[in-house]
Amino acid sequence: MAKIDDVARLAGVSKGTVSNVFSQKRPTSPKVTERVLRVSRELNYVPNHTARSLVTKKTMAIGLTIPHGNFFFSAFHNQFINGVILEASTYGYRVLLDMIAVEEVKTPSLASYPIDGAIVLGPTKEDRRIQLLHQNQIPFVTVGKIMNQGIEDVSTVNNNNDKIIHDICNYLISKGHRNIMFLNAGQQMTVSIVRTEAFIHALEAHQIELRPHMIHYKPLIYSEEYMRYGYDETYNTLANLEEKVTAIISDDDRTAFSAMNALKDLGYCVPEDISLFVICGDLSMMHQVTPSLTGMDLQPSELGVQSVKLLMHKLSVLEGEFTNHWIVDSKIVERDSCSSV
Amino acid sequence: MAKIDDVARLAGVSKGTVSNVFSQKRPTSPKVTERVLRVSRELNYVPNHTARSLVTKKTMAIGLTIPHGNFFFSAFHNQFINGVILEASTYGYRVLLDMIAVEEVKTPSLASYPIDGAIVLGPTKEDRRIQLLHQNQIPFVTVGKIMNQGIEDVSTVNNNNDKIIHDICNYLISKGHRNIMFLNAGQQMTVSIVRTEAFIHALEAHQIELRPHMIHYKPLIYSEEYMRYGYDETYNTLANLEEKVTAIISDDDRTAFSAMNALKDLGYCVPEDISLFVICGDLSMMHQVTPSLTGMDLQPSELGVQSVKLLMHKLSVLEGEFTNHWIVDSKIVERDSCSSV
DNA sequence: CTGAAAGCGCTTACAG
DNA sequence: CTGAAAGCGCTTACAG
Repeated sequence: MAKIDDVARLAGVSKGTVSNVFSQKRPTSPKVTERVLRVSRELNYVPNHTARSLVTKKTMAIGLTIPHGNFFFSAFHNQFINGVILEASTYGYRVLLDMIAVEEVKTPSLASYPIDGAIVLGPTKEDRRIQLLHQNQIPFVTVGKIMNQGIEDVSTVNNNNDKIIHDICNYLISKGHRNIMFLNAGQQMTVSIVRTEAFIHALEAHQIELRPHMIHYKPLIYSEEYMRYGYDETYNTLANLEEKVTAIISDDDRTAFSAMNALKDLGYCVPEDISLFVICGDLSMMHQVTPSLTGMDLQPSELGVQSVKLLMHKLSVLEGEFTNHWIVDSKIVERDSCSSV
Repeated sequence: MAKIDDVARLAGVSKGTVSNVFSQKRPTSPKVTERVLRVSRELNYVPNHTARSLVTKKTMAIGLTIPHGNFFFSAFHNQFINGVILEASTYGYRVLLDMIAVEEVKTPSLASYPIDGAIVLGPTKEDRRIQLLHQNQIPFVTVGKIMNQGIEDVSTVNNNNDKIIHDICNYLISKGHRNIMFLNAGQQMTVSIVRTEAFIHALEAHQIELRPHMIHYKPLIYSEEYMRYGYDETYNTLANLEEKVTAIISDDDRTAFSAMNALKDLGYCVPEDISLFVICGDLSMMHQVTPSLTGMDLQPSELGVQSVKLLMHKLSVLEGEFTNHWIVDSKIVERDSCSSV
């Protein structure tokens, strides 16, 4: 590979000038620019990214840290990542996919992360990734609330999960449902904790007693059990319960499908016998299935975009005012899976 | 951030020695090792990845190039990426998500890609990404066959798409189907071209005439139209056709759902009136829906793993023999969506 | 097993 | 607008 010296020599200019032609940080005369560019093309020269990084102290990459061991992309993640990549490329940034274990203590990494900042997906209570990032002084934003981290003023982008659960519960309760089963996300995730609290409050507000069968949590690790979560929890609790559950709130579309399968085996029809509400799923796919599924539009792509924007502010790539906590709007999308009792 | 000089000075050793205790490329005495490690911990020192890269000429990252503009992860991609990340981390490699436009000519990138090698997903005919990679002398492997590139001896990992289509056709034809509609992937993708050829051969082998309504291609760009592909093609062709299509082969699960929705609107039941076969979908989800969907197990995660292994061979991080063309096995998973006519 | 020194390929004050 | 030189923070022959 040709290097800057080769180009400089052949174009009869200094390295600094070649550098300027490519970085455009200082003006270069048209003649020189043209000559440098021509020589570069002949030599197939492109500035070495690593050498540049070493002096600018910027890698032009952001890390997307995904929970290790629980790595499974849902439609939500897809769209989120889509937003992240598109927005990041706007600023010339690339995206490094990173799995850092949420809990287990491994040997410290043998070198620094070659990233300028990070986006943390699905934070958990006492999330180790956040400690690591903080300790290595890497600017980051979390997608979701953080808890028990002992770190001040963490930047977050999030949906209003409290409001989301209230909206869903009010929606279902207004349809006459009082025995609602909630298939929540993983217990250690902060989003689950927020949702559970909101769920309990919503029930209280309508004088509905909270019962043990009402709240369930997704297994932590991606596994056979994880895939069967919706089926198993639905089948086991409905089959062994005296009273009749009339509505299910499902964390995602996969869980919903899985739950529907259990309902079928139990002889229940959706929405005639039981209503089903999906919090975070692929709206397009939910529209296509029968019955089409009522759910929440969380705007995952927008979450991705805003995460990048906020991170860019922290990296001073983006100038101007910004808020450390950005909320992305959400709204109910009514389809055919919820009915009145 | 502490640098190697700080550690060297405080530990009373040379920079080279500090370097050795971290890289472990040359032995260091226990006492020195311990002292260096202790000082490093005190100073919170970690070797600078970029500086190391500059001299070793390795970024320890591989690029995963995803078609730009058509970026939409399916379950297949999810599992593929999962395999890639897991396997790459085995060798200390990270994964950089990269979108390079397949066709449009953009201004050349302002710096080299900070990757040691690349994996190209979903190659198209005359794929620009492959030209770019080749031109920049970045080792790469494609997942899928390449065509019209004028490049010798490209490494590929792939399913045997020819065999897959033959297996599917034989399966359906053995059940008495003779009017089969094929909802293929995007027309410019090499996989689609291979599939179409195999489809035509399979029909010929059974003296079935190929008709215009039989083969359809997914829109190139992720769009509203893209999401409606399965519905629109199914609805429009079945509604306007005299003869009766009795089986549909669908590229992926999303398309299948979408097609089923059209079938419902047309008053057809699966599999009573029409059979449905999914080539590449989320087997677990396909198992959960009603009717459960018959399809192919393409082992996407294994494709990811093998792509990385092959790339590692090309980068000489993996020693020993290897073949430039690796085929991952596939097999039919029978469920409830195909019946005999 | 350890050290001194050169060098990886750029960018960036500084000077003109 | 351009150049000469120092320096980014490591690794790696070379020498001992």
